Amino acid sequence: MADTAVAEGGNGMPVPGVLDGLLGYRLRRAQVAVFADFAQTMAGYELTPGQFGTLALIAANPGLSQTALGTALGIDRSSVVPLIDKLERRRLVERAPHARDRRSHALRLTDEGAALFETARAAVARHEAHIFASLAPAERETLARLLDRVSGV
Amino acid sequence: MADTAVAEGGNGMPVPGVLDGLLGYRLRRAQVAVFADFAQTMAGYELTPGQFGTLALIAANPGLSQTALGTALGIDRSSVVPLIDKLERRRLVERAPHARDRRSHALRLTDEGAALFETARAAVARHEAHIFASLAPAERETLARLLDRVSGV
DNA sequence: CACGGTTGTTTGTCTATCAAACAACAAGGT
DNA sequence: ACCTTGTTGTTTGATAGACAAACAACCGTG
Repeated sequence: MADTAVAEGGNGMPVPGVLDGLLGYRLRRAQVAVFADFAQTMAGYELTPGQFGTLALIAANPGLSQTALGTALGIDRSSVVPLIDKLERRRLVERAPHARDRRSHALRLTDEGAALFETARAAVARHEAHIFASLAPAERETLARLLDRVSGV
Repeated sequence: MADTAVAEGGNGMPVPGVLDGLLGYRLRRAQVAVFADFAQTMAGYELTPGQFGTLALIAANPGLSQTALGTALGIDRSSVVPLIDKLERRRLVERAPHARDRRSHALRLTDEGAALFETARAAVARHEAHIFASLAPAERETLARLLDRVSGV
């Protein structure tokens, strides 16, 4: 009588239940899968996903402040401090003095940081191609548009 | 010359840069938006998203073990202990003795736990309808299918 | 210049996670 | 029966990431 469909001991893989009917759950599952692969790709460059995002944001907005960075990343500005500390210790980012505001720091990539970001960016491109390989170009476009509408963009 | 496109101080909203070209980034952004709304909905029932997922999993698989639950949730089995502790303290879940294995616990919802899960489940349904309101039924179906293919399901 | 608001920072706290070790128990082989 | 190996739940310690509150230095406005 080991056939009551599912669960009774701890053997047969559990059934997701109500969860699989939720679009939000499937969204999360996909995001977790992509994120795990992304994190592994970044690990090859000694970068966390958050650190890569930080480099990308600074690269696109040289001279931005720590507060602006925190806002863009969706984290508190007090959390930005140890984040930049680590990158600065590795000579990837520098806290340059701001021209007309002696309180804030103008964040910039060092040459070394820009170089690492460039190679990491190329690796991310390969990662994207790999993880979304099962989707045709038109499907990726459809997915992107639907996701943006969910985000309220 | 305050027109070099963007960023130079800390004012004008930073541009996402390389990130917005990444499908994985847009996936993450959508997931964060949905998750935040979901968490807020659950807060009304004194439940975290993880606790709701736990209740859903136990409801669909009564009698499953803590190890099986942890595997299904994607967390270590040592992390399951404090999770169940809290729910058991609130009389929502019980650690029943397993029939033929005195090591493992058979997790079950109490009547109170089943009742709370049912009302929370209804709230989640309303949450889903609200957060995906901008998508037509056919679009939701398309999104779900694309997400599942990304997950490798 | 005085005042309120902002910036980076420090400190403390909280939550969530894993890893390693452990006793109790299960299962199989001999 | 015994021994070995693996599993289950648990405890403990460590780590990472985040927030909140407070602080000195500084900006901008009145």
